[in-house]
Amino acid sequence: MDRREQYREQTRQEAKRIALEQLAAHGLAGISVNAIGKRMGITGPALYRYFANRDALLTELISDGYHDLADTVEAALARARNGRLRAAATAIRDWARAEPHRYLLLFGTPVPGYEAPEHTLAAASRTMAALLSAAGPDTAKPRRSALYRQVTAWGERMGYGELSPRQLHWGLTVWSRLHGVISLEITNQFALSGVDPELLFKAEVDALAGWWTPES
Amino acid sequence: MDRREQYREQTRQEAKRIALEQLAAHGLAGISVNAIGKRMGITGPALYRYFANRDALLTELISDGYHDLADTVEAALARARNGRLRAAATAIRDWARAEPHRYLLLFGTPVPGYEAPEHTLAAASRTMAALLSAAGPDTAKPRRSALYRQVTAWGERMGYGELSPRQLHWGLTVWSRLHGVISLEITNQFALSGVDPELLFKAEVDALAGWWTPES
DNA sequence: CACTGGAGTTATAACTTCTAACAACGATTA
DNA sequence: TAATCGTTGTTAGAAGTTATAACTCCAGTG
Repeated sequence: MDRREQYREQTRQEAKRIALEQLAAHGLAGISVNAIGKRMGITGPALYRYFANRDALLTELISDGYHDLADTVEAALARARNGRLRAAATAIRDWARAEPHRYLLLFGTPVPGYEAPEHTLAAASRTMAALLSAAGPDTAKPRRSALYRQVTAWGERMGYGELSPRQLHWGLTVWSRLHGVISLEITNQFALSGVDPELLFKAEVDALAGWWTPES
Repeated sequence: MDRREQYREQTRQEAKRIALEQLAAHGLAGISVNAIGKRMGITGPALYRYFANRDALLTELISDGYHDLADTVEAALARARNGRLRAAATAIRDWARAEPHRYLLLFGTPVPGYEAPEHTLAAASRTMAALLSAAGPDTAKPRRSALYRQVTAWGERMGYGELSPRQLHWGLTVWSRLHGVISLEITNQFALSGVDPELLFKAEVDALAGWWTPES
């Protein structure tokens, strides 16, 4: 990489870093081109040399977030020997708790202009693939249902190996339930109940882990 | 109510109605005082006779949303004879699908300045109480755990009748899982899988209904 | 009829994003 | 070495935002 390109990349990263700080401190509206520039020691319009516009900057923050989350989950799974679901789930929750504004940037209210680019969808799929790798063995014979037909098509399209429909459905359910309990926790919606969100989270993870045993 | 107060209230309602339209069309940033005023045939600053500031208007939209949702769920439960959980859950989902921007205003990324006023918390509790009224009978003898201690304290504080810890935990779980699957649906995050969100939703409701039977 | 208070107006300040025109500086090339 | 060119920064300005202040106007009341 060219020397100038290095400086350029460095400047871009600094802008994004400061943007995330502003996001954490003052919300999405706090990401102001002028404010970021000021904190970098340059004027606002100078930033337009690095980003086409404010939306482009936001879009990069979102893409970075997806990749960061996928990396985190994959790393946690690489470390885990058993209890793979718990490891992945805890990694997601910890990531969300450490930077709730970032989690909400990805999964909260959508940013109006944003359309996910290709490689971002790939990162999202990596996270899902990681979750699916924690699925238990499916011994039951497959039933026929609209849901199972659809998840089968999805699994084939994404190339999710030899997973059964039940395992694929489990993957979507894992994601849905984790998102439910995590997003309510970081938006403080459990505060009204006074219940420790961690206990609710663990109960959900246990329920998901028990998906494979209560073959009754 | 005074005649002038009636007009005043009418104007306030019109402003909020238009604000919701702007929210649906252009997101939170689309709620502009000037834009609302223009659509009402008055200038922007005139609206400050009716709302202290833009945040106050947003706050009212949120409060109205909580009450509207609670009303909807209670009405659905009043109609339902059996399948009370399904009735309540479907009511929430339908409400969210009909006005996703409103659902996200309540449960998506929090609006920076907003702190829920007292009567809003009451409306949130009404929704939870409605859900809890759909709990099945709990015949098992109560175990001891940190979670059960905490939900018991919550139930006593809120006056949720004679519900067991298991039923209270179920209520929080219902809310968490429904929020998970509904919020992912309306933010289109299931689109990548191509799976019909309704099937995932129904599967979650079935699982929650089955909470009381798999006493194995 | 006079008066008072609410509801609207315009003007203005201080922000915002973003474009255009211009200056300066570093690296490459003749 | 000297000229040129591209990149990065600047300031100025347009068009938008929230919000306040000052002013007008009109309806209802005593």
